[in-house]
Amino acid sequence: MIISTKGRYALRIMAALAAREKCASLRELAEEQEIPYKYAEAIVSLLVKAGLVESTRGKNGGYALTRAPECYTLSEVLRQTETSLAATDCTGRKEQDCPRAATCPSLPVWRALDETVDDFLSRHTLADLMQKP
Amino acid sequence: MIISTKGRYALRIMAALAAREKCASLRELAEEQEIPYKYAEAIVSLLVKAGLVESTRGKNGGYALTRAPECYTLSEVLRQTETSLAATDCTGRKEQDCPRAATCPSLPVWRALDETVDDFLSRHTLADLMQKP
DNA sequence: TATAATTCCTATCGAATTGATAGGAATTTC
DNA sequence: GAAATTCCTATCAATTCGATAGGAATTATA
Repeated sequence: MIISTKGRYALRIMAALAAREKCASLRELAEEQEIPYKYAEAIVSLLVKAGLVESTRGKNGGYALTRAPECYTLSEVLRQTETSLAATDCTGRKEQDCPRAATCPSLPVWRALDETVDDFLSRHTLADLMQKP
Repeated sequence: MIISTKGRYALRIMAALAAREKCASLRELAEEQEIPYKYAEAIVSLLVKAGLVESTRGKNGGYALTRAPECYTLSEVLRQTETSLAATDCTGRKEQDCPRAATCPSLPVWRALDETVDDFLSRHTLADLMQKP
């Protein structure tokens, strides 16, 4: 599996944010999306650190998107939540580790697969995950 | 990660088989490919059960491919080793579990991603993973 | 017929990752 | 000052994955 529950939660939270006008508290969002509140906290914190979402602290605070939904690619959101989007360890976390890399005949194939996936995720945006009217 | 070490081992074993004329013992293959012998056993057993590889028991026994390398798609080999080739749980193991499925705006996107990946894996074969002369 | 080489079968293990939980500090509005 | 909220750190339980172990069944050959 490439895309974890965490990543899909992140996208759902962002899509829910997009559907609102003002900033929304995580309490509401988590409830609406049926995502465990404390888990949602951990996820949103990643998005804030990455600048994908902005936060307002204190009472009446909450979160809001910083751009229009169609300006977030799935790729850039998921890069924040997934340990690796690579299809194999060979092109992901353990990329450096493999002594075969220089001559491995499979490696170019896995790189091509990664590129195929990343193309897909770069061509789709948050807007594609929103409820159509 | 979509493709596990187990899957890549399977492909390497099959590619090594393809590079030989007669049937080869797993002892040799595992050593050549630097794959733990006992793990290789478990993997080859899956391939035999699926009819991708044929085995000869007893002394001088071993394994051999049943087709030419270009006639094995990566997709059909990996289906034997991977729990799921789906990019998300939503379209994989837990496909049945999600009560949102009927109206989920994300689901079609994940299905399209799965199709993109499967297209890729169906267009590439064992021959693409072999050392070019 | 004994032996060696091999495939086949079942069971288990340790490490890593993931999804989730808990408690409380810091901040802001009213 | 109270309430609502974001922020921070630590921990946990289940699952999966890569790997290991022991031995039974089968076959060629000396």
